[in-house]
Amino acid sequence: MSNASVILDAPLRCGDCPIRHRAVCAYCEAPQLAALDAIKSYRTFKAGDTIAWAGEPLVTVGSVVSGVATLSRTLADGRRQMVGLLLPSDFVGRPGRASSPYDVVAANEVTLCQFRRSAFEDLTRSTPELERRLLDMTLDELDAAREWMLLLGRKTAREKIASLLAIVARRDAALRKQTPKNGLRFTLPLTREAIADYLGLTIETVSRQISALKKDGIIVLEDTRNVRVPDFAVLLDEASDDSDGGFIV
Amino acid sequence: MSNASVILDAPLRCGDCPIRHRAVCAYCEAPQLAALDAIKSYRTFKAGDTIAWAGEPLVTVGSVVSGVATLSRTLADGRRQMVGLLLPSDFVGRPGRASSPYDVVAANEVTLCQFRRSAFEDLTRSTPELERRLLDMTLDELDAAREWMLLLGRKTAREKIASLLAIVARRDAALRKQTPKNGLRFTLPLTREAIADYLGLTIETVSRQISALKKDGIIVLEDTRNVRVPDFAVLLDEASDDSDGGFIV
DNA sequence: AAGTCGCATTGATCGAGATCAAGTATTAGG
DNA sequence: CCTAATACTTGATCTCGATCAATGCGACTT
Repeated sequence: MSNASVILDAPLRCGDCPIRHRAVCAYCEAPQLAALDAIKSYRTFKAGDTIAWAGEPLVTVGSVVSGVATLSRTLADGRRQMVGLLLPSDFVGRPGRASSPYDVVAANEVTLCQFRRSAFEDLTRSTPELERRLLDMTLDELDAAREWMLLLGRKTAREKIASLLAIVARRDAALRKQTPKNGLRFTLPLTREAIADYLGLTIETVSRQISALKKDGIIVLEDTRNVRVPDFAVLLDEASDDSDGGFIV
Repeated sequence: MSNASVILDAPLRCGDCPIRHRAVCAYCEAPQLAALDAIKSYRTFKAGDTIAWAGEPLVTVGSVVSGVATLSRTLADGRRQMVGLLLPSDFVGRPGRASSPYDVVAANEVTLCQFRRSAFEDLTRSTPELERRLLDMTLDELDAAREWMLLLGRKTAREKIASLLAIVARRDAALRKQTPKNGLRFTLPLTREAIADYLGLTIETVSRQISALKKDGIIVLEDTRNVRVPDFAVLLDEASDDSDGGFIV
């Protein structure tokens, strides 16, 4: 729970940045990149560090360069729900809002490309490319949040686990440009507790359902964090993911 | 399930529009309003009409002028989850996307102020006011969706019902500029089935929990759709809504 | 007035997932 | 190497909400 962080010794040039084409700066050209470059700084958080506390003032915004962070809300009695996963290129913080409504916690070691909020807001006002990219990213996040509402409201525990595994598998495959076909293998970036908080379950149920999927041969566990999926289509089937949004009457 | 609709006989001038200051056009001035005026048209849907089918091409976008519409997704076996409620001033359709991932259904009689999607997209590209407003509205929707994720994942049936009633009560009070204090009264714009789909419950559980809140004196039912809340603070308490996002360690 | 349709309530029972409670790795630290 | 801590798994039991099944009730139709 400590809040230690370090400033990177060797900051990246935007041109070399791994998230250059997917982050908030994706639509920017050289002149706008230079403006961003002038106000950016890098910061690294260790696994478990809190990047922002719900309700506390938020002076910086920025992009996740590497690592995974979680967004969550907690009720007064301690019940917790994760409401978002921040992956490389995702944006942290809301322009125009002084505080985060969520706890933002590093699940991994996380590196951010940060800006002072006020400076960033000034820049967006004169940079439509930033605003447009932010709009597109926010619309995508909204779709993801609504997809998750379907999962939370209507899916069974087994379907929830299968859905999460499918999402992580797909993203992982996309990162390394494999096709999500036979013999997929990936590492879960989340503890059982984080998975439970994401899926609206308890850790015991998470553990049991993972064991059940293993027993049924849908997944193979190399260890608790490393998963192999012999047949991705079978996993998708377990998730009841009709991602085409179709609906037969 | 019919898709009947009528074009309004007497279209509004934007200056007289009830949602002028909260809709996508809120940040526009006279010249941009004129441009919108040139491509807009009004259309009315009856209660139960489908405004857009999930997966089908979506040629128009627009604002809800009056009435209430629901956004929902359905799994292959019929399980349904509402993922959003569209109220007056809310925007229907996503610029830059050819089809809606959700079913959009009129809960009430709904009047839309519509634009052909292509014409609207052309206009946004030259009108930063539109884009900025759309971004702010989308960020608000994202916050609402995440609030709902907390409800779906972690709240009890009773808390879910109380939360919904509190939200509807608050919005209703805001519309008529009452303070949400003692003696609040409002009309539910949703059937029990729609409430169930919104909260991730069955209609029976919805009915039972509403009856329980009534028996406990938290609400008074004038009829199935009209609710009176003697003490709003008590209702909020039942909802476990610590809307300040605080969290005590 | 009787019948019917859609919507809502209420009761009885069941079951998925929560809760309570051990027990088992794996890793870190002395 | 032993101890402690953390993360995970597994088992027994309970409970909340789902499911199955009637019943109520107002609005239309005939």
